[in-house]
Amino acid sequence: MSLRNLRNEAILLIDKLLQERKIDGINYTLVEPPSNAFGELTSNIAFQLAQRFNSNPYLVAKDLVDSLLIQLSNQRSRESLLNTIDAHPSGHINFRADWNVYPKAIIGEILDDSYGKFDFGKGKSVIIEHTSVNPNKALHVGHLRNMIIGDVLFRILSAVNYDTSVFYYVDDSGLQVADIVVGFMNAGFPIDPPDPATKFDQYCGNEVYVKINDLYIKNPDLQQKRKSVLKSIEKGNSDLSRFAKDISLRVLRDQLKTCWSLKVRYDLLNFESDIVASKMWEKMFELLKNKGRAAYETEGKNKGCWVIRGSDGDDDKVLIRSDGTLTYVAKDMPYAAWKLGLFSDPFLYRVFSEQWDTSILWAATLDTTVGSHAKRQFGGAEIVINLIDSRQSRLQTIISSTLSAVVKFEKERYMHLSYEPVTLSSRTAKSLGIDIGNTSAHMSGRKGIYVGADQIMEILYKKAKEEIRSRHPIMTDSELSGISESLGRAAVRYNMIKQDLERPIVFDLEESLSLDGDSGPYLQYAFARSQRLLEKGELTHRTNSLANLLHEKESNLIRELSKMDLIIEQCSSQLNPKLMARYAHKLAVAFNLYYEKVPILKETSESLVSARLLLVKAFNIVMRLALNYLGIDPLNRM
RNA sequence: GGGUCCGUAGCGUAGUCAGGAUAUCGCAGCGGUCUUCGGAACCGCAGAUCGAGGGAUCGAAGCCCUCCGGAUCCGCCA
Repeated sequence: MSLRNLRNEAILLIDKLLQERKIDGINYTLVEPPSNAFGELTSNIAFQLAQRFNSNPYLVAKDLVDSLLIQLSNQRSRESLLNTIDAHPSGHINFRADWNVYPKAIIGEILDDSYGKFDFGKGKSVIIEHTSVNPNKALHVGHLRNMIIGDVLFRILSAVNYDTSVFYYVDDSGLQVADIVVGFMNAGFPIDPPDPATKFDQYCGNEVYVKINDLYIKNPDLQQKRKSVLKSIEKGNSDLSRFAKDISLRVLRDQLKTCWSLKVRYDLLNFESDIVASKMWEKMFELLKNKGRAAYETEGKNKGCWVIRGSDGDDDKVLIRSDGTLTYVAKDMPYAAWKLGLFSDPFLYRVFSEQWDTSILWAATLDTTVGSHAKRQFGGAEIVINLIDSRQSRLQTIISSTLSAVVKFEKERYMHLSYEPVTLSSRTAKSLGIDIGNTSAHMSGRKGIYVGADQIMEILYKKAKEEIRSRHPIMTDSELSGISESLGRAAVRYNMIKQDLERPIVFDLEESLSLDGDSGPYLQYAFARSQRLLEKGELTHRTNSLANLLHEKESNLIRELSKMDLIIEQCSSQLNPKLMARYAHKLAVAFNLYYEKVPILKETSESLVSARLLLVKAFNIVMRLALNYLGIDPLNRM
């Protein structure tokens, strides 16, 4: 808050001055300067004015600063954090805090019990749908990116007081599931994995799914089976459809184990079969027909299908196939309408499972005979965020624009949060026995080109374990494995979140093993250091010595600490989880520099020791928050 | 062909929306800190015509235009 307060103070002065001079329409910035030597905040307002009045930026800046300083001295209150304002020869106007009171203001508010409660979301409801892996295979590293972005977003939006629900969409009625069913029913795969230690999701994905796709090529009869299986799955209410549902659920349970092991959680599972059976599509279909959006083709390549007409040059999009089954688009539109609360809720909710954080994972169902239904309603959120990779952008646009053409809602409420997918580096692909030359390869479950999420986590845990053992020869096994899992999780989570969503991640096994540098464990290390200091030192709450924190490394750390509330506001309003990762890293760097250069417990002056410990405590509090938002465990030792 | 996105040191990456002060951080490389609160750290060196060209501007990595290179989508798969 303190940086925000300082900023507001400056804005107040500037706006008042502009008002007095009857200048409007100036869109100035007031931001962190490139170097601390320029103070806490800097503004480009002199450039803007110089442009408008065709004069020299520096002269404008000097003139402005003179007036601002007079105002400041007239208005300075006891709470005032602003010390001085100066005009830099370059034309920038720099604002400096009063460092007699600034450290105490910042650290004091962090140490206060009310710190860390943000309200930018103001109870607005938001649905985040992520992961949603087809229930016929285990998760691979590509899915990790989706899941972790989604989870960090959930943590941040919840922290700023959005009313969040996390959805996992289970496509249990698609072709992929039919493939597995054909594998079991018609191609002779045993239902249980030959090796009982194999996870069922991995067995289905690595064995059955990959091999059945080969068999289709050799055996056209199987293709026919596949079609008829899909049809009866979609029709429902048969032994075959129940068998398919059982298989999906069994895979899903194993997928969830992977998600939970990374400390990702969900609120609700939605099954496509239930969405189809809910008759919401029939309602949507009527709307589409009434508004002239759906058309029946009597000739051409889509003969016998219902389609949406493509707009400006795009091809038509099939809604209902010639065999009467629904495509993804057709299934997704009524579902979207339900999420937005545009359709009444056809579902009941049953307890599916308890999760690692003791929260309940619910499942939507149409079955009225199952007990323990939820009182709460899902669906009908003010904002719906669908986390899907960028390759689906076009399709998502078709869905949302068609939907908005037939039912009325504000388009911004339904968004596709897009990110670039994860590919495999050629080196890693080669290590899997796939030669793709010097480029990177897209992962494909069907072709068997992927690195499994469970496998990569195992390798990381093992690597972390070795590291820890070399540092702490004496440690109990349970502590050792607990910490190594925390480290592995931190490494993966940080890696998946730290760069821009619009940049693809080329996954390389070797590189992902690094626990140094700009990494999750680096953040944990800084936190653990602060934790050790607080354990050894004696924390007093004598805040009056805080004004002595004038070492350069101290003021830098204090500056970083003051930014949290502006950062989390930006993260949540822009749906940009990367910013939190960047901030956490900057914070850790500032602390490590402080730790290296300034003696804390070794300091001889008692009042300085307590002031420095308070600063360490403040860092500890802010860093713990940041780590929690990122889903990284704050470790006491590592 | 059309749509979307990306080109920043050997590699990866921040900054681009809201133009302004020495272009961020990491990996790899070289050298150092090691009787010092935990070396998963810290310090130093070296490494970038910000894809190319043009334009508007006092000022461009950022804005506009053209081009080049790459990714991806344009299924009765989801």
